[in-house]
Amino acid sequence: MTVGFEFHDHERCISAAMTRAERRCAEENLRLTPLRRRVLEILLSEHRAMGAYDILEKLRMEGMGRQPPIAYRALNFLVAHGFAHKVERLNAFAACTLTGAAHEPTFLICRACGSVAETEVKSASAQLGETAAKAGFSPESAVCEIEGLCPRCSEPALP
Amino acid sequence: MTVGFEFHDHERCISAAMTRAERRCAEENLRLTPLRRRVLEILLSEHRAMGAYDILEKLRMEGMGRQPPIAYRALNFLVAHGFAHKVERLNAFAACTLTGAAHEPTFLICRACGSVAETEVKSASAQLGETAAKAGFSPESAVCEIEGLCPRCSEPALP
DNA sequence: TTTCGTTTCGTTACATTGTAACAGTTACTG
DNA sequence: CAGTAACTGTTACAATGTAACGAAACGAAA
Repeated sequence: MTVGFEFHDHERCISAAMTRAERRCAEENLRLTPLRRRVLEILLSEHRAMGAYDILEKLRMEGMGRQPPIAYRALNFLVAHGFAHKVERLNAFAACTLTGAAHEPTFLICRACGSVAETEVKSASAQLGETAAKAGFSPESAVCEIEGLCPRCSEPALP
Repeated sequence: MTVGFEFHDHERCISAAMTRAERRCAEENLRLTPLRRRVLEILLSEHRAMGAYDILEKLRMEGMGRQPPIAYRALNFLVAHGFAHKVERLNAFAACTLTGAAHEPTFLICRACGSVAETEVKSASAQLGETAAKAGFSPESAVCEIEGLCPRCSEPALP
């Protein structure tokens, strides 16, 4: 299991993220219902980008919903409040692994193994914002996704 | 009609882009078939991001193809060779408006009027590449899309 | 120029992703 | 505890994208 392509204590990472989510929901009066909470847990535990229908399949197995809107609505809530992100390139969703509130993440997507790492490149975001402003454009949200090979997959194949 | 949100001579911009495409296809032994040429012309003439099915509808009216793969194959060719780009956020395609060969464009997408401007922010791309490299990641392609309000739409509404 | 291999086109059929609309249920609020 | 807003559940469907296969067009070599 990797985040940022590094090993980590996954159980701890899940519970920390859930705690952060709970606290922020309490602070901002957001309702982290059982369904939404469960979808976030699923995303965190898989720790990769998952399609809405992958999520839905998990929910089905647990008897928590059978129809697409169930999954999409929970995902939309999580994305709207920054607990998860949509990876446009994959039409998939990933739990947010950075602690801050609103941010503009950059995703590193491995085309070989499908792993996804979330990073933040503030200097690049700043450059982009500046360029947009120069064109008279008022930016509201940005998507930045890089596809390539993760460290593990770009190693030469073992003989 | 806008590119980079500025007025321009559209006829000329189309023919210039077609000439560039023709020349590069000749140089690189690519086959700009009537179908592919027509799809590029359609993208250029509309000068906005168009869905594959929008393209297909145009082709149908001209008797050039009725089934989705017709449009998708032509679009894939154009994207693969840099004559067009896919705008992931919109699941749509836009003709390339920059002259260079391979590049990593940034799109400015107006959420109000749907217009799309292509820019290149080399410093930001460099930052992103550097960050990826630091993580041991080998980047191959990048998507960068900013959603917001274009100059026209961010003006206060007229009374 | 005929043949052979490759690329492109055309079609069928289907897979995947995403939503509108409405009814029922739950949770907060006065 | 009544009223309201938010959330859940369902039906039905819309939009986007692709696998697979045969036919046609093209390009190179004999």
